Amino acid sequence: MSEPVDRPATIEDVAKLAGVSIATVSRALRSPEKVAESTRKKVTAAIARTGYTANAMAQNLRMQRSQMVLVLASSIADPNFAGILTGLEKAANDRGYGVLIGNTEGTTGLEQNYLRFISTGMADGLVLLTGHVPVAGEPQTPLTNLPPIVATERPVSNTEISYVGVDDVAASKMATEYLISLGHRRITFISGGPADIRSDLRHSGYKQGLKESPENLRDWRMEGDGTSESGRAAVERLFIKDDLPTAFFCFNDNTAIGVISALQLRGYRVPDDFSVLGFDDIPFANNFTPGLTTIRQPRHHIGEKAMNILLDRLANRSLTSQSHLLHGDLIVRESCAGVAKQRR
Amino acid sequence: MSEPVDRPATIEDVAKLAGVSIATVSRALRSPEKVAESTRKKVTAAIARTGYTANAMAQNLRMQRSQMVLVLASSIADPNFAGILTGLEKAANDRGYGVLIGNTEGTTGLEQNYLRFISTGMADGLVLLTGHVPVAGEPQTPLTNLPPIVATERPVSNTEISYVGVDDVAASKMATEYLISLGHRRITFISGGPADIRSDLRHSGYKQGLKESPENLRDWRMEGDGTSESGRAAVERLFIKDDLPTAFFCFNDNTAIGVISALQLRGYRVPDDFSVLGFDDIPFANNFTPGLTTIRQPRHHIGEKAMNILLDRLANRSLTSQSHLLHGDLIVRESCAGVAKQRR
DNA sequence: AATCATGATGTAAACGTTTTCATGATCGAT
DNA sequence: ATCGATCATGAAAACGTTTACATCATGATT
Repeated sequence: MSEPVDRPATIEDVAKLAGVSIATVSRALRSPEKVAESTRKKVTAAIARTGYTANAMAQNLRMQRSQMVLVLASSIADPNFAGILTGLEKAANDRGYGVLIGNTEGTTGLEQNYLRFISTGMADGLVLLTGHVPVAGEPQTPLTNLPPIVATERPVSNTEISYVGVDDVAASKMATEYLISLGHRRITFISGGPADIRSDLRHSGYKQGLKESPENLRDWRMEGDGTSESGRAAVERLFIKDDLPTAFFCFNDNTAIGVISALQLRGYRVPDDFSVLGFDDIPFANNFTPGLTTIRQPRHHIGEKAMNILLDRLANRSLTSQSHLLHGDLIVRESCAGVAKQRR
Repeated sequence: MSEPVDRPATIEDVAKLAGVSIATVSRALRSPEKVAESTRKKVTAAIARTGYTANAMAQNLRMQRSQMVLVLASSIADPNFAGILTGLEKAANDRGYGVLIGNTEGTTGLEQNYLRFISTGMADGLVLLTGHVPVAGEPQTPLTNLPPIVATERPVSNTEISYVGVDDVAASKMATEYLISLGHRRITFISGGPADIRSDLRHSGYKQGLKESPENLRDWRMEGDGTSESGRAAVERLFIKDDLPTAFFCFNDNTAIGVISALQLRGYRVPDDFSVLGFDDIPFANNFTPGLTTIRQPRHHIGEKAMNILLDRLANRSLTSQSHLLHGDLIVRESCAGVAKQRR
């Protein structure tokens, strides 16, 4: 049944066994309609007997492609990463592509290193979760020697590159309006750090929300960096003066969790004394006490969409870049409530 | 400076420009000591001028390898996944390998599909986070047509396959002894479901811990499935009778979180009324209130070790399989305390 | 001065495919 | 009967490398 099993069967083994040329075998596999019914049968029989599988390296070399996509992420540990990757991966796999992952940890050194997959032809396309286009070391125009690219999770400045993600501005505006509708008039926005463009987008959505209120609400921004530590720290800074908000809109869920635990540590209760609203709806948001009211990122969907845009572009190089801003739902749990008899 | 930029430079372009043969160019790159200083200079100059990078497909086809490793995971969303992947990825990248990821979602269909990377030669080795060896569809001995494999995160039954992970039994024993040392005598173990071998290992470590106590402690096991829901559910079942433990040792942190929130919902306080101990030390364990006392999995380290074992094996096929059980530290936070005036 | 290592380079085969082009065979239409 | 179409197949080139082998200087050894 199995030939001398040392070496995997090649197309030539199949051809010999079927009594045809290797061209016919190839055709029988890639465009069966071009080969006669009878010989097709002989070929498939021979393939079954030899256990033949086409060598991908040879195929890809000949066809000048790799059927592989490189995903560059600045942090695999990011709570959004897993969900997006799942979506990316599913879409890629559905279309016969493989997903190669590269963890840049925010360093350009590692980033450069991963670009070898591009320059050597090991990857046909690039998905950026890093928030910026990698600079191709040499002082050449960067996009020239880069393949089709799509960005997710963090927008990039370059408009030639498709971006898929939640509409940060609209979602943040909606979140802010929700807090206002609960009666809050003093709402602090805790940012996600200067390096993160999303922080500015969410801040500007928050400001839009404030502005559309009939009353003149104060833009009250405090600096954070997206970690729960920074959420805690922001609360501590706030409590130095005794000018306090009644609600917090946080750059992300991590920050919100930090804010809540700092408030709880000081003996306050959420949402009784303060309302806290997050962003992302990380898997943990629901397990936290109180359950986190937040904006949901449709991570799975984002990943799939991004990958499909990239693969469409790979299949048809003349396609133009297109971005998709998805709607982020407001998920109401327990961490926000109507403004109450503010203790203190 | 840049040649007609349409087509990437090949080794032949370089050779022509340097006035040497392609063999010399190849040698100048792969084994520089074999080529004269003077020509080496000409070659490197020509490479710089053309911007040449070797085509990986051609190299790999010729050298019969891919420099790529396939990582099969049953769930990318698993809280341990990101950490292990980070370690895997780092080690692979350090040694010039790429990491291809495949999300099987526990289905053999998808698993089969990902194995195409192996059979087509797109991947040289396999990392399993699935807890079982994939069965190669045909009724052939499975391991024959599989490449070098290493398992992590979940042990596999096959002893020919290296496993790298925490010593579940020893760590669970330690955890149980810790609870006993705090004065607990009624300790419930909440399992992780029948499909997960680790659940049995941790249960048996728990039993060993009980047995070594001078008193005769009861093996008190309740079924869960590793989700926080199942933790909650277990608590509810417990409260039907009023035979209650004073401490919970949970299969994992997710379960522990479910247990704690169910207890809190019933108005109990952790650790004042009940102690709860988890396993994994997921990133969130520290942000939970109360901070989770748990066993830490050195995920990063586990990933690196696993990948290094695999790559060693790839470099030297005659190496024998070797497993590594790593020590899991007990991380003491706030969710466990001395047994107290049990309310109720 | 003849021989022999030694070292640097080039020639060509090989890795396993896909696909263009050429070659026959078959068949209906003239 | 002859001529084109049409269809199935095979021969061979091409994809871009690495490397075994052959070739040819060069300088050391007799």
